[in-house]
Amino acid sequence: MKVLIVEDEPKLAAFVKKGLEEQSWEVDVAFDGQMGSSLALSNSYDVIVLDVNLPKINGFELANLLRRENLRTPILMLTALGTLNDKISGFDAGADDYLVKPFEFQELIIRLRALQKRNSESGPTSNVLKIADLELDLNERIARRGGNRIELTAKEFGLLEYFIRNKGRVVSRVDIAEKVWDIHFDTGTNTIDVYVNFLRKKIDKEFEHKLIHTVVGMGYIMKEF
Amino acid sequence: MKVLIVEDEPKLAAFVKKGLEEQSWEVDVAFDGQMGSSLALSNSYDVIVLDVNLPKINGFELANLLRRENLRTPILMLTALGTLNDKISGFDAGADDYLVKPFEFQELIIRLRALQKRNSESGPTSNVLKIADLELDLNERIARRGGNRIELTAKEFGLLEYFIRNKGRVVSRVDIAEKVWDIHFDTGTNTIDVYVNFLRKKIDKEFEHKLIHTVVGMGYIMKEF
DNA sequence: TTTAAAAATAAGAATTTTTTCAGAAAAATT
DNA sequence: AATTTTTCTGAAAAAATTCTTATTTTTAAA
Repeated sequence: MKVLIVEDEPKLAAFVKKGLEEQSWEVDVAFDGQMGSSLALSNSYDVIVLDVNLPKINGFELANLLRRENLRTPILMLTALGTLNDKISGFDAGADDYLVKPFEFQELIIRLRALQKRNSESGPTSNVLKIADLELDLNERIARRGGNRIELTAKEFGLLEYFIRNKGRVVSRVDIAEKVWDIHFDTGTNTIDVYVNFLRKKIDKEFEHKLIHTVVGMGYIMKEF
Repeated sequence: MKVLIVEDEPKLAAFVKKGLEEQSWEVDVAFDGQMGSSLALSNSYDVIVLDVNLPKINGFELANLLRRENLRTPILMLTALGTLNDKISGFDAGADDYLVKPFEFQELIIRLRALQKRNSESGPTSNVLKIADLELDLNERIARRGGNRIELTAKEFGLLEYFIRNKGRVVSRVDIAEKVWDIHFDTGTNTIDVYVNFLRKKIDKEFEHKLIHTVVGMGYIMKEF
């Protein structure tokens, strides 16, 4: 579990850092918004703790900025004010939770755990895409199903990634051609079908619950049942 | 936005219900865990508000039960106690947020909005056409009626989509031929009639209230009664 | 009530779509 | 440069859908 704390008050920062490290979490501290922003964007944290009152860029602005940069990491805002307006601004800015200072350390931990847990369940922060018992590890570039490691070629991987990211939705062959092969015209060949077949052999064949389903006349869909 | 409140104290339940309805949210109230569980599992709510102290099944148990049933709807726990232990149990049981009684109504709204927003971000946005208890899911490319999943071929799907989009209006065979088949002349066959028949077998046959009605000499109309 | 037109249904032929296979071409690795 | 791996192609087999035709049933008007 990796946490970024953006907090200008050194004492508080140090206190929180120490406390979290005792939980054996990895902790980075940024002392202003600038530093916070660059750390947040260049590392992959599980959670970001963000003080509202910061020099230069304030917490709301920073949260906003990070969301505009498409960062999905959950953000917990620390606010000394605790008025409803602040809470609303916080959520609007893209925060996922907030905590009013002064707070009990235990409560911080609980809320961080909750954020992290919620995010890891179906989060784009995580580098593992999931559907049912199938995992696609974007770091290792490997698939796993039911404990088996499944190696995929580049094209197979790309196709599976596209399927999982669009699970529950029928994707047409044209969609696939454009998004996976980057081909924007009809080749007249059945390459896609052949690759679907390759994938099925690897991830579905020996399992009871198939994940890739054909929808005749429309395309394919990845779904649990 | 559809909310389920599980709360045994009638005054509080009524107060919250009224407040949320003023935000034009749909609100159901369950007065005990049993009722809460059956409502939660048979409807699809955006958020569930769950009191910890309930008769029969308590809030923690209920949250646990719902998660074991694979329900992913975000849960906000209401606790009168406010001790850290309760909060921890709440999160462990599968709650996504909690609020200590007594609370400001505005704060409840903020937290519910945040939960709902977060939930709707992940996964493809639902894309569903409806008439009466019939749903046509444009993502999954499947129809549902009264809990049954109904698979359709491409042509059947296209025809049903056209019917639903034009519900309450008589559509002629010429309209259908042009819009669904893209045929602009008379083929002399009764293909459309045959397909209407296919559709009826799948979506109307076993249900009391028929949705596809023949208007002799004119065409067909899809309507509730 | 009869009758002609309109619509619904059943069966199966025709067509389209999808899967699978074997192998060629291209790319990457040794 | 040779070998292995990956990507792609075309063709045949299998599966599913689409469409036609013929027949039965229903509707509405005479």
